[in-house]
Amino acid sequence: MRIYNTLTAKKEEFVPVRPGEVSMYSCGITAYDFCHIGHARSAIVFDVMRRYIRYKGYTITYIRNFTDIDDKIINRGHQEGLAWDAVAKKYIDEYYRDMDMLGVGRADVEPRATDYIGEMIEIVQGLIDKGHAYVSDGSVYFEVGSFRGYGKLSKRDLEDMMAGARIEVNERKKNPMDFALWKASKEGEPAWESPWGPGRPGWHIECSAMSLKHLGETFDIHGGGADLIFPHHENEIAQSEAFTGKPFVKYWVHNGFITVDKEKMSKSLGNFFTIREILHKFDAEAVRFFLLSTHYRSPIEFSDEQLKEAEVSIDRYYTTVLRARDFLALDQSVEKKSVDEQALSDILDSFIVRFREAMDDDFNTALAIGGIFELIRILNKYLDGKPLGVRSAELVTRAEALLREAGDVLNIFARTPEEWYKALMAVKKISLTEPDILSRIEARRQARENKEWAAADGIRKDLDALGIVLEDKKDSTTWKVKV
RNA sequence: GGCGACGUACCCAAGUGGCUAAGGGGGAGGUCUGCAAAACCUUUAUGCAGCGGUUCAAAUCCGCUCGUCGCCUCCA
Repeated sequence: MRIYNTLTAKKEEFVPVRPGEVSMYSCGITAYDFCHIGHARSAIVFDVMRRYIRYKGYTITYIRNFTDIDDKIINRGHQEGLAWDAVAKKYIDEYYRDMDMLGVGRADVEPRATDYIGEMIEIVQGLIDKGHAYVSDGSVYFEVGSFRGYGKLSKRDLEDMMAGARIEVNERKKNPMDFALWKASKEGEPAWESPWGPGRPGWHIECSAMSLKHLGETFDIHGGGADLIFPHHENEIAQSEAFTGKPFVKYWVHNGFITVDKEKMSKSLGNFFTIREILHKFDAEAVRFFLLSTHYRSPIEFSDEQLKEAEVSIDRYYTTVLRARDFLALDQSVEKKSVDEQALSDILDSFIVRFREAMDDDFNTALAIGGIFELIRILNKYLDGKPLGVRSAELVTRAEALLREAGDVLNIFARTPEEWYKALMAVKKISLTEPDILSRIEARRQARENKEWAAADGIRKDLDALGIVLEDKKDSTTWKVKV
């Protein structure tokens, strides 16, 4: 397995610190608002990495934190008239609601910053003792110049950064690039006791403290959105390595941004869409599929058209599953070979190998999905040949199992076609109920029996206008939601 | 200003030295069907922003140009 490492700017062979065991940490959210689709991308990307690593046979410990104390949370509390901890609790609950919908699993440990104040104080004190941090006015700052590797992740050097004019002046700091490990609290702000007086932790220190506690001094994978590379992850490296004297992380992975009109989706630009509002228009599986249909490091342009295409793709998948299921329900006592048997048999033999090759190559989900649809096409072609018999049932069963295996890793395609259509009816707000549809199908059946084609076609047209398409089969008519 | 990424068909998107440049969507034509839908077939990039170079061989490596975007400030 090869992983692109931001630290070395190369794809590297993945070798965990401890053989067979993987430790992974990804930066979660600051709980002060509803999550947007960018948060979803990050969460889904790391969810898939975790699933695939597990699928490969490693045991994995996955940590994803919540930042539950921070300026933004405090401010939000003032706006909403809530205590800071009530704000954090509220948005953590909302986070879970969104992530559950998107099929993002819980991490093995989901630590909250405020549960680790003691550990953070210990590290901050250690950094002071080692001469990497200093106290100033009740706050503690990390002295960036004392850590020789500063800038190695984001590929910049201190000199250049200091030349930049966009750094705020703060008399408490020795150097404008120094960052807060511990912030003295102002009157009325949440505060914890510390050797330097009442205060609260800086943002970066929590990840160092929580990963150290749960994963040890050096662990395998640390990830987050690309916007965390600087300063957040750069600062984490400085703190952690200055404190332990050991390498902090082996592989740094960062997901790309979501763009809107080619511009990065961000809070400050206001061009973001919350997960919630998207799920109002599209099924969660379509959202997940959309986010996995592009490689995780590439930017991905968000639009309704893209989501719609994802929906169409998923529909194609479930339509094929339904077709395979209908086929397997047939009486297979007569043997009839499909002309395309060899093609199907061949792709079944190579499918999982190619799926794993794609995923092994820096989690190339886009390529993996391409392989899935290649199999879908060949399976459909095979079924077009109207085969019959034990041998063909075996092939189709195997195809289904392979598709399910790949889908499980990505956590897509896990539903039945019926569940999919039901979900589509809900999200497309189709006013008809299933009995309505079935009674119209029955009316049409009678019309067709009497060769009243105009009446029959009228019923089909009406249903189509309401978002339902009919499919006439040998001796029945089925319906599905139009995508 | 410093650092970096990207530019593949009508759209989305894999591919980073060597078989006919994956896959999806859309368009056109066809098979099937009472008509449809679905599915399948053919077709839609002798070419991968442009120009040079390296090589027996380049979308893939190097250089330049143009364009787009990101980080350098909270940000997934």
